[in-house]
Amino acid sequence: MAVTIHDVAKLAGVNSSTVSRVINGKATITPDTKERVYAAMRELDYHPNSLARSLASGLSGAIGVVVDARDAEAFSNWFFGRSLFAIEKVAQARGYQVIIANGAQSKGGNIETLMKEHKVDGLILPPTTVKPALMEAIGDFPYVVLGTPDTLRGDTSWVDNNNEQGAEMAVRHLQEMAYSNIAYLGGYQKRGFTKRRVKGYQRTNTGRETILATDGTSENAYAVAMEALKQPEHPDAFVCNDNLAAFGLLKACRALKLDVPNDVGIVAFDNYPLAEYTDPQLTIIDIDTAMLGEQTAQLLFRRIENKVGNQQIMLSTTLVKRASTERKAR
Amino acid sequence: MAVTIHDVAKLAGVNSSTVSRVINGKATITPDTKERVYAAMRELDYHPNSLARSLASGLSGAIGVVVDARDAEAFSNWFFGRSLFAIEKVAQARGYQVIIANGAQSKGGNIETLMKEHKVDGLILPPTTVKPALMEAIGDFPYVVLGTPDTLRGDTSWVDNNNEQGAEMAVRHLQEMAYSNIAYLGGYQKRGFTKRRVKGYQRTNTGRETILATDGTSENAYAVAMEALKQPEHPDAFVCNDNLAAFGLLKACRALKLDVPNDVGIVAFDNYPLAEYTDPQLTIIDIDTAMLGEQTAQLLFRRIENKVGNQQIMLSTTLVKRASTERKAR
DNA sequence: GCATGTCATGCAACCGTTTGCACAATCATT
DNA sequence: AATGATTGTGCAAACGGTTGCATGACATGC
Repeated sequence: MAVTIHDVAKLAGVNSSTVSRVINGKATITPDTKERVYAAMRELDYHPNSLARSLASGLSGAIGVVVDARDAEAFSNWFFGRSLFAIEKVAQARGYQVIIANGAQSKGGNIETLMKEHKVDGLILPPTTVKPALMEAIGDFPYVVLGTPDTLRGDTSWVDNNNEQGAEMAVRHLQEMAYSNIAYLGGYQKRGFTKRRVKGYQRTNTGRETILATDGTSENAYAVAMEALKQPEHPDAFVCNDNLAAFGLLKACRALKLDVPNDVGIVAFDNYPLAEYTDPQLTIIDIDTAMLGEQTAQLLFRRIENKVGNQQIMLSTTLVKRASTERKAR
Repeated sequence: MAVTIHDVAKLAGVNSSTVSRVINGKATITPDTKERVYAAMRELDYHPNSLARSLASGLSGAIGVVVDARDAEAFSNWFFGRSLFAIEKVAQARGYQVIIANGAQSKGGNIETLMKEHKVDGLILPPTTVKPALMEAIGDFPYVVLGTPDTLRGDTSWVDNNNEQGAEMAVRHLQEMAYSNIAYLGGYQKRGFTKRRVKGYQRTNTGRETILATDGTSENAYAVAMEALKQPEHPDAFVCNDNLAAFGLLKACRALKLDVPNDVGIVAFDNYPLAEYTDPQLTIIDIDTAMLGEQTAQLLFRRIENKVGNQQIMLSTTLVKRASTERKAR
């Protein structure tokens, strides 16, 4: 049916192994022969069967990106999307396919299937999946965690943005803008990245310490912020765990007729596409998700190809100053 | 190295073909034999090599989801994410892998590679990739377009939400709420789905027809809306092409001290997670992206497996009434 | 001018399954 | 009891490549 390497070989008057070598370019071939082979491939519109190739070479030519999607939102999460885009780009450049898999499946069997059935040559995992059982099953199979695993171990590869440093930068910026009573708003406090951000906040904050946890929704952030802002000596600035918390906070300020940035300063993590459309625009601790994805993929390929040891990469965040902290002289 | 089907066969005292048949369950096997084979598989922790399986069966066990991502945003696009999640779910249930690919590559060569090198058994394509050249290359290879191809042809499979009906519903709702001067705001007018929405608007609208195109950004929507609202007989209601346009419009209303919903009514397409956090909350023409993805995947598998002919599926949108059209009696 | 080395290519085994065909054993029919 | 149908399993040939080893041609060194 389909045209095989043998058909090409016959037409070019060479052996199929020669054709294979021409395709893979990992052997010295006479320019003349090479030309004849290429001509034959062109004439027959030959496309190597990647399945056969994989079987023979033992490499699937794909990497798996696991998403811990308990609900549909996780996939729509822009953090994931941006990273995925960058990962795909790196993979594409190497001729690799990207397989996405929902890791929230029954007992992580899905992830193991991916590696044990040779469907992928490497895995990109979310921190939440990094548990002893999986780690044991994974052995020395190449993988990189996108984020910091809660159980920190040296023999793990991960790439993450520096959440502590980000929170520190947020607090310092607010201090520079002469805010003195800085609170931290939002975040399920159990999540590792939230903990690290809070840690950075605590270390840098010099005024009263106020940590306002929420259930992660904007509505809850609104309710929590309302209560906090009604207190007599309420915070005059907030570091928000994400944009949703900031939206809730903005709404609360509007409701209480508090001016942002003059009465209340706001810095939020994550640069949502909408962060610059709020009123006022939000000052942001920007996470370079594209870079995060790129670095993750590149580390994974290094692990797959060169067999380098485990590495940990920490990326800095950047401060994007916008109106929500641009205090007028008072 | 790895344990193969032959190892299992030897341990179970049968031929490897018997093991294969047990695995695939497509032959009658003595319960006793079956049990011995399962025991051997368990003992050896056997996992079939999907690569070999694919080669022998001629099926890759994967479907490709192509995204037309000119920039990083497309991947973070909420619409895409939700659909992808649903697609993955359906594929997962069938033991299929989902490969994502950026279709905006040089001359669509990427898509062709996916099918010609047997990397996938079927494709889900965005409408923008549906062009004669690709269609010719694709031949009778199974595929489904997620959206309506601009070049409508009967011999194409696609799944889309009914944009015309959605726009009609939006206009009718505004009419019921006693708005009389309804405009359409937003959207690159060249995109197919925008055209269809505008058509629905035009067909249903009984008052003056006002179509305000934008470049798709919230900022531009703000500028365009500002200008429109400053006119003496400005529209008292808008159907927005997406949430971003609505955000720009909301900002314009705030700037001009126009009350939403009393002075201006707003209905927007697409239920962004943030649509219910705006002030006031947005009335929405909701697109069931999860259903869209599910139907698309299911149609694709029907095409792959049963060889049914091309089909077109149109899903209805739903109206989610919120505050932005909830006019007080005046 | 002969031993040695390098280069280009062929040969054939192998990657780990699936599957058509063959055949022996068992069962049903008359 | 003989015959035919059915059932369970083995054998071996694919599936379409890759790759270690062998070989012949030619260049190099002394």
